[in-house]
Amino acid sequence: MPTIYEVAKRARVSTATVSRVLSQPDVVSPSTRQRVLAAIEHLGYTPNIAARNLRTLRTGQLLVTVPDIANPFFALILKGIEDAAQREGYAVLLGDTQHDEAREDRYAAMLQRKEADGLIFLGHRLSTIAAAVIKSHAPRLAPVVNGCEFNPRTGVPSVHIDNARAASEAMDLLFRLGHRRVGIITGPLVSPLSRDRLQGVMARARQIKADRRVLIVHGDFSIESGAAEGDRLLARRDRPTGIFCFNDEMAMGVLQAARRRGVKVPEQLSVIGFDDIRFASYTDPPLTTVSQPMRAIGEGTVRLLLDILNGDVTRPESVTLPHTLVVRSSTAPPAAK
Amino acid sequence: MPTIYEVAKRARVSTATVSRVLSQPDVVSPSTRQRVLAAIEHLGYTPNIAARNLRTLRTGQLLVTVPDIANPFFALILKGIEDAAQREGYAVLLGDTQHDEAREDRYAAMLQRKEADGLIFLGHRLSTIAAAVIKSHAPRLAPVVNGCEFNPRTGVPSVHIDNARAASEAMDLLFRLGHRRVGIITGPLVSPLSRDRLQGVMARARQIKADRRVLIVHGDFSIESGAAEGDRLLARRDRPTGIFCFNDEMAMGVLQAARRRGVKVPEQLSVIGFDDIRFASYTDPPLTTVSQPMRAIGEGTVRLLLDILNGDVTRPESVTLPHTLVVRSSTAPPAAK
DNA sequence: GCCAAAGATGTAATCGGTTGCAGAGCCTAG
DNA sequence: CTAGGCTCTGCAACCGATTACATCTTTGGC
Repeated sequence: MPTIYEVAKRARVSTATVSRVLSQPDVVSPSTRQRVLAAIEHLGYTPNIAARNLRTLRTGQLLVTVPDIANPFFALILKGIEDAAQREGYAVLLGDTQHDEAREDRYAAMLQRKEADGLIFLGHRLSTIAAAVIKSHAPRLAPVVNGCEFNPRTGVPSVHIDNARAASEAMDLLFRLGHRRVGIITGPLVSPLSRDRLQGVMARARQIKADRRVLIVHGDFSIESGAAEGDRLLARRDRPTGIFCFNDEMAMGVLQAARRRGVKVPEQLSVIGFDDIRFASYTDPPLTTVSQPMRAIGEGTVRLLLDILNGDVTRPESVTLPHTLVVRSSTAPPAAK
Repeated sequence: MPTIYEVAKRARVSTATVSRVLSQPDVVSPSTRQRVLAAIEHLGYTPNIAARNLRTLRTGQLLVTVPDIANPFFALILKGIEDAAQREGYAVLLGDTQHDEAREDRYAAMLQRKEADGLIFLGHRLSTIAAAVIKSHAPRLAPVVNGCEFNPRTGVPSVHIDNARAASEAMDLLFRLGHRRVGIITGPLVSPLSRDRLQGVMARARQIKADRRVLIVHGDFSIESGAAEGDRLLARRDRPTGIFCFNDEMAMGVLQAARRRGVKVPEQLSVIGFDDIRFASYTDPPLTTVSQPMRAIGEGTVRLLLDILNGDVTRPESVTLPHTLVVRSSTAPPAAK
């Protein structure tokens, strides 16, 4: 592969000039610039990234850690991230943390070692090492942003929706349809996202003094946990007439549990999910759910991160994107008594 | 961040020795080694990757391009890749090509520029630039491997299942159940994978002289195309009693089409998918499908790639992994006439 | 016509490792 | 006692860019 020296030689200039043609073309006279460009073209020269990285302390890479790529929700956010990053000239280093703290740390250490220019982490946990990186940057803002889970305490910039409001809108739909006994299947409460949603749920329930009739159980966002918790809710004597799940996969589990028990959806049971993953519109019946702008969230995290890298943002900033309640066929008024 | 010079100074040795302690500890005497390690420990030294890359021409990164990360099938393979890569000390550079040739090329160019040590590409298309890289390595083997799509013509090492046999087993199930009018929804025939499966289908059909009764239509692996093509098949006078789709998502589309037409699955229509994505067991009814070892395919591509990088493999090698036909509830004997 | 400022280019240090080669010290065999 | 070989370590070149600073050339104002 040709180096900058060969280009310089061929264009009869110094390497400095070649470098400038590439990074700040306007300071080089048009005629020299032409000569250099011709040489570059002729030799098929492309700068050696490792050399540039060494010198500039930049890598052109963004590190993205995801709890589980196989989760369609994260996959779509990741897609948004990849798309935006590539558009901005950055490459994406992917880390699937498998919800494992050691892995989160291992990846965060890459940021620490400057193997990437910034870190986008999805999921609620800020790894120890990432926290250390942030601390070491203080009072300047570290190039670390979060997707989906806004946690004011950590002071990490984040892109997300208004989870409390979205959840309260979902409850609103159930209440308006006439449901009073409503089951909630949350995610793990360690995540601020679940807590926000739960808070939205309870706030709305209190408004109509139905908060005592809300049955709360906890899942882990998996189809299986949705099926298990759904089944337990349906086994109760005071079986709820509506169940709101904090993600679509658990809602799919509930649909399965209902099917097994012969409970008809939506006639005997309304089900609402969250996220609006692609499969949500292909369940039987198609799922009513809160639609999150996954791609936009991904793109937003990239933009936010780049703004931080450029010094355009200096205080932890939190971006809230709009959600929508998508009403399909898994919700209906409760059966008459 | 401490450099190797500071470590050397503190341990009172040269940088060469420090470097050796890290890369070939056994050539350094135990006492010096101890001193150096202590210094490293004390300073919290970690080698600067960019500097190492520049000198060694290695990056410790594997480039992985995927047609669409949001596709659960690819997501799982990617997960296997990420897992294996991380275990072997490599980082994963992710490229979502969105089925777009320009993007495939853009990523392959990163390999060309040595920004990654190797390329794993999923999907059937070998980008122009990747082909150029392979050519430039000839007669030595280029560090490029494919997942899923084996194409003997390109001479690219690959990890995949026996698609023809898997498809013929799916057909076998339908035939044994008594189906004779069978619909096939293939993927795009540009992909060897689809062609192999189709060949397996036809081979098995010919065995019982039913090949004239096999209805072949072409989808694009999306749920929507499955729904559309499924609907067209179901609209025929000689409606098939079984439909075999070349992936699970199209099968989900067929299930939806059947539901809309009031065709009961499996009583009036048997449906078989392919891949066994996680959602396949949560459809209504749960889908009979060909299970591919996605994670193992991902891990296999990494192992194969690393073997090539280590020079352990010198000829294009193709690894075939085992599949299984998973029989769930979407298949049954055809209704009596 | 002269001088200062602006513009264009070159020089060379630098980023932080890796590694071929050579030298020093010690052991062993003849 | 010495030569040859082995083990351990250091020297210094090198990977390929970027960039502060110096130098040289124009340009323009008066």
